[in-house]
Amino acid sequence: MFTLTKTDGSARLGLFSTPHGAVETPVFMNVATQAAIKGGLSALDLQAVGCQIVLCNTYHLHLRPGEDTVAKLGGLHGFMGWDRPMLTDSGGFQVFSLSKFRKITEEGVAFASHLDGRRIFLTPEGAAEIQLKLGADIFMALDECVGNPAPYDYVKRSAERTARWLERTALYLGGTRPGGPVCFGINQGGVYGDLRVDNMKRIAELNMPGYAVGGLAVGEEIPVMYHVLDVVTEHMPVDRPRYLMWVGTPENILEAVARGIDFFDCVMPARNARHGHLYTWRGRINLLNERYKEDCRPVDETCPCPLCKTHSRAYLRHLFKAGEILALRLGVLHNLTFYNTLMGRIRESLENGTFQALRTQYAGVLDGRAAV
RNA sequence: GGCCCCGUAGUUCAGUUGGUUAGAACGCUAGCCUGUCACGCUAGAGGUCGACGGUUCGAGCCCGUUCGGGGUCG
Repeated sequence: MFTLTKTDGSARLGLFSTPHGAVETPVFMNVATQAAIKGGLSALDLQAVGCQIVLCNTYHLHLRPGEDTVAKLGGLHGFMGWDRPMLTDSGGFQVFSLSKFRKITEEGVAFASHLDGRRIFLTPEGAAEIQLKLGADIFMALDECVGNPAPYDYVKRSAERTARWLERTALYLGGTRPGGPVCFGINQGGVYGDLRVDNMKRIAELNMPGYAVGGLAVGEEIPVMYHVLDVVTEHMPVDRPRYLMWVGTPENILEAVARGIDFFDCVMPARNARHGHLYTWRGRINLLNERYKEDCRPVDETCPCPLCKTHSRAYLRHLFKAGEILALRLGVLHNLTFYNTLMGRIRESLENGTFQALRTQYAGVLDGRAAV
């Protein structure tokens, strides 16, 4: 299922097979929360931006249109017209971030829909069942994501409960069927190294097909996040893919790859694009800035996306200022192309043994502001 | 020509019985965004309140003159 083809220090080059084809890792999963890429991209556009795998959100799709409807319409693949790999997250985070009312018990979590207040009770078994109906290739176990900072005692109890939830999920699934969808477990433990390690050791025994590191990029300082990764990856099974949830910036990704992470997802490239921030190989630019008003250059000279091939910074800025929806679409096409290209360059460098050089070359560059 | 209304930030407007550094929205200029986001978040710049004169301790608010816009009656 997961084949490690090469390593460079802790960094890994691999191939992960799913029912809808293989994914070359390290990989960035393009986020389609409600079975659509925000900014006006359809599944047809995803191939153009170099997307290998799409991520959809269980919480949102459970509330609307509902997993039974999606299942009738061919699962998420048939529904949204995407025939390549697909991951769904369990929606645990949304339960905690979106719902006004929620109550966590050992059994599961009760919460009120942010759409209409409808009361819903989600259990680990139920979350798995919903995702199986949605038809994902990879789905995530229900977990509790605790924002940072959080007290040690609470994080400890929460992480232990999340581990018990994963044990129930594994029991419910009763083992993995060859060629079928797989479930990843999620490591929690906040910023506390000992909790992370205890939790990782415990869930590693469940022999899940993959493991995610959750509960990072939720308020802690970036060096703290890197430290947690250093500590926890030591105890992650070498032969299973590792997924760092919700991360991150281009430099976060380079640093996490260096620490042995294989899967990423983040709303940042699309959200930044919608807000006028575009990535270039020299750093970010804010197209809304007046300095770009008459800038006839492409956003990035080397970028193969439709925006850079055809239009100027000045034109895109105009589209943003004028409130044209095309601005969002072109911006998102660019930023996702940038992210997927970045992952391709990372894989290429791992293949060639030049990853550390790539990492050094872009340290302090990609997350910063471009000089022009 | 008589009478009436209006003239406050780039724009549309609010400014209570005249009382501390004249407000809002949008726009503008910047910053932010790590599974609630195009229709978000934060901050900033911007006004000699049409002009001149007067009353008053104090005027965007009251009075006079004047300029500009509009209405109405001759």
